[in-house]
Amino acid sequence: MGSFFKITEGIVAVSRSLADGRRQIVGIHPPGDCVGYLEINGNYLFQGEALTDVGACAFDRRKFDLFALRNPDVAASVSETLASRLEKAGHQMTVIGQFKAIERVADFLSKIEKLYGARGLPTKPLTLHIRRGEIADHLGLTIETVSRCFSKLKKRNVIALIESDSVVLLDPERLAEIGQVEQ
Amino acid sequence: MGSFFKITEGIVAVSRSLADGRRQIVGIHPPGDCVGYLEINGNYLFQGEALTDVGACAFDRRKFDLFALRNPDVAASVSETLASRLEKAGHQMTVIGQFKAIERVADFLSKIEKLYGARGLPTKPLTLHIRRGEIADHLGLTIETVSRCFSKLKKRNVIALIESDSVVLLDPERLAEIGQVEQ
DNA sequence: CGTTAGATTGAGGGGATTCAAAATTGGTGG
DNA sequence: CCACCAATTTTGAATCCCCTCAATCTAACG
Repeated sequence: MGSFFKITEGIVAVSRSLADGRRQIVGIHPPGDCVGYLEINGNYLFQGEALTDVGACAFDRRKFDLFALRNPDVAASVSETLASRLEKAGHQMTVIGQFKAIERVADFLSKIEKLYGARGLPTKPLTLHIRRGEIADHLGLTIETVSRCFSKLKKRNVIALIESDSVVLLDPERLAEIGQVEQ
Repeated sequence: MGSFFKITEGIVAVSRSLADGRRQIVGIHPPGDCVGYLEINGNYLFQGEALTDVGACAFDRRKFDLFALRNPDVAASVSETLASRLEKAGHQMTVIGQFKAIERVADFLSKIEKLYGARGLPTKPLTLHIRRGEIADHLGLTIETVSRCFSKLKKRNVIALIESDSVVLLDPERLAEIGQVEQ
């Protein structure tokens, strides 16, 4: 408590769970991202789960905030990061609220490739580091529906499955089209 | 362009539209909130729509950012606001991704009452200032489904409809229960 | 009083879920 | 290397919830 973390290794899912077990994964974070920043007097507002082995650098929140007060450029950078997260959140809301199942899965794959690619993680093949159940909870679907969508995309030769966790995007443009991702 | 706005009067919906007409309303903002803050070199990332007549105070983004660089407390306040928005976005994502239709509508009504109440807008009765279609686009449902949920809640004596735009929350606790809202 | 926009209600269909079973994968030890 | 087991994924069938299409109703306005 009282700390936030910059991920140095591995993938982290940030989520929110309901009393009855349903959960929503609101963010997936590769190395470079910070998590655990949102808290109210020591209570984190979301859960974090390590999807792989994770290495992270802990920062004391209070000290960091004091530091930011004296370093305007740091404060500006925090705002920028938060703003960028907020934009992504708005997009994800649109995906969950308006997209059909296959559109959501296509969007997810496109975005994961972009995300991992930007951090230098391998994308050919693309190792997801996230299981069907977690993809489902991220997209507001069920495991079975996600699996069926993978099968459909495979049958259409848009993707190929190496292992269940490892995908090759055979036709990224088609995928982006299905996922309505603007380039 | 180049400005953001603090709402002084009326209600604003912030949304994102797809090529085929589908849209997601990602935020509803009463007086006191700022909108139009998220932009990238002059292009707003979301649309804003006035749901009522709106009065607002425009701030030049560049000047404001410079001002914030010299006033750490202002910068901190911006971060706080963004963080709070991000939290709300995470909640809304959970609502859209995991809740059933009636749970979404109940959650919406609970939240709107809280939101308007906090800004001194009348809540007895509660004037929504937002039509069925907009509620639908906010919750990832259709007009008809939203209307049916209103009817169900009315039949269960949880709410009463004065006009289509004006509601009385007869049993707020029950409503919060259905909407799974934590107090 | 007719018109129009928005809301409600009904009937039918479809996409995602649920429940269940089979197949695949991954890990462990012989 | 393979057999065996648990965990995960895939696939199938049936159900359900929400959507779509359509008609009706209501309220506001000229």
